[in-house]
Amino acid sequence: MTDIYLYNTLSRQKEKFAPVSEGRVGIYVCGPTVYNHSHIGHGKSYVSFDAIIRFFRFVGYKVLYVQNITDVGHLTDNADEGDDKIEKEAKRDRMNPMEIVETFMRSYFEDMDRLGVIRPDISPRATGHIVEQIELARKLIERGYAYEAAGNVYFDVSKFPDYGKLSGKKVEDLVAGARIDVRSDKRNPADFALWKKAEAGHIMRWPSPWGDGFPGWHLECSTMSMKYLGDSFDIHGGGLDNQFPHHECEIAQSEAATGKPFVRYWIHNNMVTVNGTKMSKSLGNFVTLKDAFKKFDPITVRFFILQSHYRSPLDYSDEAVEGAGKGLDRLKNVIRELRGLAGDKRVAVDFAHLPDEPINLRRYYGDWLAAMADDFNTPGAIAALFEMLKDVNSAIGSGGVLNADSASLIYSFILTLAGDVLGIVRSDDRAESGRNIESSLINLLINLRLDARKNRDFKLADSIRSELQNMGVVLEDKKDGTTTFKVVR
RNA sequence: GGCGACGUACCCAAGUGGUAAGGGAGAGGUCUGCAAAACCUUUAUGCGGCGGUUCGAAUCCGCCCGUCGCCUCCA
Repeated sequence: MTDIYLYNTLSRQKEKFAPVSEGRVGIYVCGPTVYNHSHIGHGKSYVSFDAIIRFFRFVGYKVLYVQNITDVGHLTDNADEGDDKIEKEAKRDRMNPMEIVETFMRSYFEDMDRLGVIRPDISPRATGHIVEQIELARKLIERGYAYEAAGNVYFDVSKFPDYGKLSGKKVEDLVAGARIDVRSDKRNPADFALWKKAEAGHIMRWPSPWGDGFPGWHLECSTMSMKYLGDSFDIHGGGLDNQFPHHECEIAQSEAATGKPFVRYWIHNNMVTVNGTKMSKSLGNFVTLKDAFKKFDPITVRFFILQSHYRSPLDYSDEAVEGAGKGLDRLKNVIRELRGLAGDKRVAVDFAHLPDEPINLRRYYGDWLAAMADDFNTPGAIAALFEMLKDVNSAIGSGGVLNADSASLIYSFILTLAGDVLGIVRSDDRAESGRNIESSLINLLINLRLDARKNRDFKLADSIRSELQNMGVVLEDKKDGTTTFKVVR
């Protein structure tokens, strides 16, 4: 199997991937808190992990992908005070918190589907795992890592010397910071909540050994990841902003409870800025995916995201996405040409035995694979595909070099690497070549225009062309005298 | 204040010691009735600045400048 190297936040260097269990990958990625529509930052995160997971599957791993839905327990201000975000929305809209959760969870999946993100194998919800979370908190108290105080349960950071190993932070530095709640019933200011007592009026609450309450902010991910992937698993991913405190706390809770290493590889994707500044509601530059989809094809947004590396920050701007879209059009054009030459026939591609004639697929695949296997370098992989496009276009342009079999192989090659793995083209897109009535009508107009051109009635011919263009149908006259069309947005 | 990341052409963006991928935009050309698409040529002696290590640095080290993130929920 291809060796994969990935950057492990824990060691701050690239490491060769070695799974816990031969041939299998267990991966957990922190999912969204569903109290609002997803934004472009969620898009980057989940598209990046989607490409990573598709690549693992492509090289032959059996992947189990778990991504939670946080539907409880986030507070607006800090660890111990403030409102639950979901409840805040619910109160404002006079809805049950679960209605808010349901609404935005559906919205999230809808956006992800449009981005071509393959759904996780398991999407566990925090509210569905309250019993397990209470159990984990209880176990931590038993083992001396946590304590109860007035209906709250806190993790005692001083009992876990490794606290800080992921983020590089020292407890002393944290304590030295100004933002500590002196009146708290914590033993140490750096301790974090495993379970919070529900005050009167708090809607989302569950009975526990410590009275009515709700789970702390980090507990769900430890609980659910270990439940479905085991006490020690391969990869845990998430946004860079979650590195501290969230992931740090997960490690502490999990390793204290089991006595085993929690996660082998931590992967963190970088953040999105908009026109150079951080997205925030107060700045008014918050771009939701639904906003972006009004301007751009979702797959173009996906392509834009994958054109930069997951560990690089991504600056979102209309200009940049437009530029990406034009590049993507080139790829789509080639696929359309090949589909025609191949008679729409997709064949199985043997990546171990690729030809170097008439197109050097072996070389381009080598470049593509090397890029992807080197910490999932999607920009490099895309560059390899674009270098190939030049070759393919030259071959098509020179006429007759590509026979149907070659075209079919190249067509299938591109659909696999660009479609199945990167997801930047739709592998099953038949919209333009179908036998539907629109196609028939367009072909009728094309024939009328060909007649007009034969009669040198260019005024009529150009009129047909421009009218069709206004409807989003672009005509292309071929050297052999035929005319093809493509549908653009 | 503490911790960390980044700064590559007009824009986006790969590249972690061997002499600057790829995409967009621009310029010239081929093809075309004209377009569109495509192809060819072209656009960074230089990778924020200044030093240093080295035969050799965008790549390593130091300092400075700038941007961003985390240290409070956040992908």
